Amino acid sequence: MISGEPLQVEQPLGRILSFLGKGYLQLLRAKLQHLDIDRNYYALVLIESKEGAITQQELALLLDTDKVSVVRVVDYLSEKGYIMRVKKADDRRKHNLILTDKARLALPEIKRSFTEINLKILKGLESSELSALNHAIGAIRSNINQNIFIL
Amino acid sequence: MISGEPLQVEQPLGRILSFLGKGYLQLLRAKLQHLDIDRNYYALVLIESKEGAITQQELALLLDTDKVSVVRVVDYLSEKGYIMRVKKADDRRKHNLILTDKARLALPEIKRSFTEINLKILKGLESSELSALNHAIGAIRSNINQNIFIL
DNA sequence: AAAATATGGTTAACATTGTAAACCAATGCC
DNA sequence: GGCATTGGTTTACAATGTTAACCATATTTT
Repeated sequence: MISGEPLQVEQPLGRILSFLGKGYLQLLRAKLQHLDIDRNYYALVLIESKEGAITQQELALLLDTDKVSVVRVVDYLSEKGYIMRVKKADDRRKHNLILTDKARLALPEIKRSFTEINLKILKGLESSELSALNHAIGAIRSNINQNIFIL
Repeated sequence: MISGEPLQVEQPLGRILSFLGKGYLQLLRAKLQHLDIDRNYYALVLIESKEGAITQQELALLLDTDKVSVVRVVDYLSEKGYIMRVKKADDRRKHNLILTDKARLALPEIKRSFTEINLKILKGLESSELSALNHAIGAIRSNINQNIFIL
């Protein structure tokens, strides 16, 4: 839950970020609650962006996760009728993930929701602040990656 | 895992934020891995900041969570010998959470780690960008809260 | 070509986390 | 005393991350 409590000064930055991320997801789910899926929206967008020419491994890479988690995502989305697994002819170990009509119908709204919520939660920020935020996010990303590599 | 993959353009902001939050936590755990706890550091800091005069409900409020989750946190930290539950004299339903010596010994390093990692992941950002980031975080927080209230 | 190895995907197991419901003990209210 | 409320606990279930073992298919080695 997102409460009204002011954040403490010494709050570790990681908590704040996760917290915001969670709030975002809540908004997204609320906006898309009439769909019969309540997660993995982004996976659909990624599949669409590759036009059915994506395997589960590739999806794992794009989602920054591993193949086991992707199995769950793909199971979920295909149970719900949004995608189908199709064995590839050239390598029958691989599965191409292809979108159903149901998914194609829902996707425009899903993508629109991303944009809308982005706008909504960034409301009131000036463009200079937006670009600073963008830059900060990139810097934090690269700092984290660097430090994690070091172990 | 934090990979080197560049983020997609249309990546929903929520994913990015959660992602950064996760990376932060990884760094924190790595830095504090010699402790025999690998989570709930922030709860300790909060308890310290209230000097043992905090009940589980109050802690739940500060952690933005519910009392069930707090039971788990408190169970964990007391199993590991960092805190103790003490029934309050004035209301024997309430438990005061008090820090053990072990916790007091570890806390300076924990707090130092928060600061160090904050610095580390914000490295390279100018002070104007930092304040923009701060402002942006506040704005996003309030935008999210507002929109979640609306439902 | 047979054997060994690697890869894509699946399954199973386990820990953590969030959430809801039912419950107990202590308190406050009438 | 009877009743409702509050602080905390327990149980249960779903979602998520992680690891290891496994199967089928491909690739490499000899």
